[in-house]
Amino acid sequence: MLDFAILGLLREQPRHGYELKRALGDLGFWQVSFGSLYPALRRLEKQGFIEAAKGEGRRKAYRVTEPGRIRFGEMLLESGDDSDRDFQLRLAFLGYVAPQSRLGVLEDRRTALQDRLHGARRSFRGARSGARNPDRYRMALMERRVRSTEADIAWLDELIAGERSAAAGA
Amino acid sequence: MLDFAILGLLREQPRHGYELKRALGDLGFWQVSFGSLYPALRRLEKQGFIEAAKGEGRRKAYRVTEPGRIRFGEMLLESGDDSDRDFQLRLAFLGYVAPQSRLGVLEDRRTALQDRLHGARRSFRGARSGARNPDRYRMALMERRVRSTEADIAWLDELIAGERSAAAGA
DNA sequence: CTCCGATGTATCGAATCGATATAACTATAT
DNA sequence: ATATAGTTATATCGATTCGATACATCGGAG
Repeated sequence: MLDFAILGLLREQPRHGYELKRALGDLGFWQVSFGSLYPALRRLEKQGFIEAAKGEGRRKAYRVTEPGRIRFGEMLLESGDDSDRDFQLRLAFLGYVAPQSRLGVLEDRRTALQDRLHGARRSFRGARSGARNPDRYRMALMERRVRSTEADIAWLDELIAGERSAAAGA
Repeated sequence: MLDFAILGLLREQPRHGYELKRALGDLGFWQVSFGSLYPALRRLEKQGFIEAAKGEGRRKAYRVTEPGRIRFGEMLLESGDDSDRDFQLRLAFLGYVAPQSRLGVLEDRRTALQDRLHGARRSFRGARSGARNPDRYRMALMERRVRSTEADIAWLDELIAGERSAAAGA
């Protein structure tokens, strides 16, 4: 997934390593480490998906190659798992997905969140009434999970609504 | 942190590997893999913090040793970073923290979340009005971050209020 | 009776993390 | 002028964690 993120960010503009780390961190949900980033850059370079040109000073400016662009396009369409980070990353690059496919991505995510919500509610209720008596803090964790999933679905529904009206308006 | 989680769960009752994975997953925020769990068990056993007794069938029932209990107590007090997962894990075992120290843990977390909220709001507003024009999806991600942090603080505040009244009532 | 999913332990390679090293540049304070 | 400290920048190391996979047993459904 880091490879995907790097290709996506470099697609927008050439960047050097340090700048990539900042850009990725600025997305808000992944503080990637240098120990991941630099090996990933070398990996991608060896595969021919990116290439380095020396920038000013010590900087190494990387840019995507044509095979890299193609690879990015493929990864964009691969069925995503339901990891939060993966979805957010995919969303960050949803602008590169064909407009008619975007709604599907969002709706798949909604289904996954709905499932999660059911599971969270079930364990919350089960803990409340069951034979086991979890302490206050475990209960709070379960409640947090229910609430944050609900909030996430609400946020996603707004995004879906916006997507629908964008599709209708276009 | 996995070591901490294992010691905490084994403190409650002896469990075998598969059961530990389930119990950890049931906490709701960490689906640990066997590739992490079994090496961790061997690590802890070698350090003398846990010991295995053969349970029924193939099962290996692990239980905490006295050094393990002490180690767990130490880890409980170590200053936590601001990782979400670390906090939730700490919260799951907050019942083992001395009652007069619990409020401090929660308030430290609140400070960290408040900082995060400021950062999230700053980048949200900056992106809205700045020279850069991020696409709809990036904006949505930033808004999500703001909202979920707000919701998390609200949830935490309820927990803190409950903690205060518990302290007063006792 | 057989197939299938859950239980259970285990390992492998790869990805990622967190800490650290190094060094130059920049601003601030003394 | 010159320490001091923080940011920029690339890089590597060991340890942790992940995801996939292997293998075997057990219980229930068809």
